[in-house]
Amino acid sequence: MLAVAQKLGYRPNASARTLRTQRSKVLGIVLPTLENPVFAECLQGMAGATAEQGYAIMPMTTQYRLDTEEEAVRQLLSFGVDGVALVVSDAGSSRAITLLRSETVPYVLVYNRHPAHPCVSVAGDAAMHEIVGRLVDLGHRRIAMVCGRLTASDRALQRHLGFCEAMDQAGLTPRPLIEVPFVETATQDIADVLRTPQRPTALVCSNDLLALRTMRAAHECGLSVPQDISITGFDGIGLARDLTPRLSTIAQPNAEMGRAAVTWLLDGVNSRRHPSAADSITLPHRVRWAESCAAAPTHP
Amino acid sequence: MLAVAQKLGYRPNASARTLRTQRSKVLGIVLPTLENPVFAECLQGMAGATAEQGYAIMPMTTQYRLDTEEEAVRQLLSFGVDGVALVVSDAGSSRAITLLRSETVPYVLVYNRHPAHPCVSVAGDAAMHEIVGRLVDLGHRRIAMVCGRLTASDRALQRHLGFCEAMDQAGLTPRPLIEVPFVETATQDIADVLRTPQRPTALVCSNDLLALRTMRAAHECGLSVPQDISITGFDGIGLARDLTPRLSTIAQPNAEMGRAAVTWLLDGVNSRRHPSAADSITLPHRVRWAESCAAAPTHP
DNA sequence: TTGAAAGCGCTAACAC
DNA sequence: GTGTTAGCGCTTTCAA
Repeated sequence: MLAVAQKLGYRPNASARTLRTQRSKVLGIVLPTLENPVFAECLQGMAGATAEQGYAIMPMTTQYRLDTEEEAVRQLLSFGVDGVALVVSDAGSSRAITLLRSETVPYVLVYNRHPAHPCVSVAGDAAMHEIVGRLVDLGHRRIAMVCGRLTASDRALQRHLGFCEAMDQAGLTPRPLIEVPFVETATQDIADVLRTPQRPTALVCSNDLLALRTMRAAHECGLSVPQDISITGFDGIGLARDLTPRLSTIAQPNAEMGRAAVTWLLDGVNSRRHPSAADSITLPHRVRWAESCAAAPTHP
Repeated sequence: MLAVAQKLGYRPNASARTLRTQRSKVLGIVLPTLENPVFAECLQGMAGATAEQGYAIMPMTTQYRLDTEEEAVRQLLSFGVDGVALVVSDAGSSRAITLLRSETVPYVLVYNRHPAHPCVSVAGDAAMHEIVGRLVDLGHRRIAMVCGRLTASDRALQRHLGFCEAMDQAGLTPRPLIEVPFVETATQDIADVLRTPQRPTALVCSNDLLALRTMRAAHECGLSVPQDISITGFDGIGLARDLTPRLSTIAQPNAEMGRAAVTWLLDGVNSRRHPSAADSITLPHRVRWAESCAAAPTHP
């Protein structure tokens, strides 16, 4: 009989099953953008892990816009997803999360870190300490940080905080933050700083894409990386390894983070015990030290 | 009454509606991987276009594996998607497509080009002619192509064909193809060629990721780009613009291609007239000429 | 204009 | 075991 069904090409109807069981076997995913490989890699990990368990994913992108975050969650809810994994701009104030909680749909945050929510993340501040420490060991004293708009992301904020702490601990004064519009290709703001007489000898960037652009800016100012200036990134996107010079960065296990998030979520769905803040997961990061950093120039 | 429903937080149940209307408002997407930004950018375009129309997407990745392509389609079918946009390895022999046709689910291929299927793509062969032509104009004679495994993708094959034709037309003999394992970080095969006495003065790569790795290989051989060797890519991933040196490449409108594919698909779903091969769309590409290319060295 | 009823295809419960 | 049935929440049709 089973064989007959097979032969006739019978395929159970998912919506009927969903209607009956109240389980859609779909997870909603909310991400800022797929244009940053860090999120694409993460989504790839999620796709792999869910497929293994017969689940599908439904991704929505927000362009870092708060209203879009909420709208995305609303949409996912209306599609009846069994759970949601999200990367939000600011976990503390996210209306998207509020919505999720009010509907008692299980959710997990990824990359965000917040004591009140279940999160899968890395210790961004500790990572910053490590990378700044290395630069200091190499003789760098004038170190500045390059950031996207801080208000756009609690991750950037946390990384900046870690940077300031680390500088403080090393007895150094952090240079003024170089804030770059997130989406644009402009290198002007960075170049301006690099043309000052007491320019930094090292630039710590809040993500790899920004680091790439910073390397570009250095080049346009006639500076060589790493001879004249050291540059570091954050995220560990795959591409960074193939760059010339190879980018020093904090490598996060992006695909793993995605896997961990959906696995946790699925456990929650199956056991009917929603992921809780107390069980938040911190995955190990790795300082991937590479060619974009060297000892501070002796005659700056 | 509507207001009351609103106030009570009423949210129509998607699976009940789907069951009744036989319309899920979900499109399936099949992609090789999200690790290559070209597909991530495309998916981003798809996400945007579908969201605007109240549709959701369900992506599956195949890692370029044929059996996974078929399995992905099978899964999507069982989830009851209204249509499928796919990037397959080889449109001519894809069992995934056969499956789709047998179920009469509307589908559109993206990046693939094949006379028997509805496709959204760019003219890869013509693009190759243009880029080779430019190199020849700059005095390059010894030009070789770097490719992923040809068998893995009809796109690579087509690009290679275009390369050979263009070389032929210029009265030049194509150098032996440099075939690189697609996923690995190895630069050895490329470096080997670059260390031969009559090394190529230009390397044409079948995609941007490979071009990045090729730049790396050149660097490791002590060659400067573009002074000693010119390098071109294909795809136009966003990152290429921020590289140093900026990568010359064939820029495809990746997000646009995604948008066009799902828009076409949705038109098909709504009008009940499936996208047909005869209406295939060729989007314009652009040769993005940049710093990674220069005149052939006079004393090679 | 408003209301009632049938049925989409499945699963779970219960009867045989 | 094997068969029957109710009902998940919606849309559509037909009746009042």
